[in-house]
Amino acid sequence: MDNPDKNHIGTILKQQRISLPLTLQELAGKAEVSASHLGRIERGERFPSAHILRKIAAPLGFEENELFTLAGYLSSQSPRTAERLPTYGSGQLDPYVARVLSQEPPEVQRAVIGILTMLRSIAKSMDK
Amino acid sequence: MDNPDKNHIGTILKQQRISLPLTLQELAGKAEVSASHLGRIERGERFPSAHILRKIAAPLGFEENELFTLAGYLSSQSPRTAERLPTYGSGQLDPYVARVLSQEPPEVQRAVIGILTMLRSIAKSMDK
DNA sequence: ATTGACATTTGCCAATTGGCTAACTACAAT
DNA sequence: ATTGTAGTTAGCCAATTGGCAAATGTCAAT
Repeated sequence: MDNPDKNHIGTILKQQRISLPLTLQELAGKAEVSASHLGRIERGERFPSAHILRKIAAPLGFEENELFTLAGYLSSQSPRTAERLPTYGSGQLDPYVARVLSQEPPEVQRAVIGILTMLRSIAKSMDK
Repeated sequence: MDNPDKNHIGTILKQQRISLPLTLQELAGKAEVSASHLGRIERGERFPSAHILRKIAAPLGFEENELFTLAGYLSSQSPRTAERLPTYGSGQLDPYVARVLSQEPPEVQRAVIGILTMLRSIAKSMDK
């Protein structure tokens, strides 16, 4: 209702926090940022300043660079690192996605693709 | 008087601007940031947000990374992202999975992770 | 059902950011 | 000297951030 746009950095932060797993309070403790603020960030009611972003990077296991990029504060690739990203087909693989998926066993990775394929065919049939 | 501490990012920004040389107004035009704000930043009365910092990087000939570091938003050297690609954490990303996913738009890639997260939490709750 | 212990969300508010506009400050050229 | 003009600074203010404390939600154990 309040926040139709699910495409904020908070979504990623929350997924990462849950997967660790950490509570908001624990993260708040480690990062030295108030839990209430973190909560609002996760649900997109606030947007973390660079200062806050930096504080939470390590506790969440992100590199500062990576997090700044995900938050849209740094453009996706600084020239130096640009060429290292593999380009399969036409698009690029989101580094965060790669990172999360690679922590899953191969069969889960494949299963994910299976689900994606199913969703595509469902979407296609609804289209008609 | 107001600002005894000369050790702010503004000092660097001003030196760079002068050396180009650019006026505040010209920089304001290129960066799409108000000249008054830029002026205050240069004399340390305001501190640029990540958003503003990003806008002025190119016009001043800085790399975004560099500027964020100078401003103290990024620690001096984040370990290079090179070489981290093949192994995130302990696992590897299946090349086929990478290829399929990378052809999807970023929001779909993210959605996939969202689904994975949900499945994990479902699995966990069934576990108990 | 109730209690207790955590976890999350909300209400409130001080502090900061950043834009707009109106002063001020050079410094030329008449 | 005076006017013009480009550049910088200051006053004001709406919007945003982020902390604290209180309210609310969650859930296991009685």
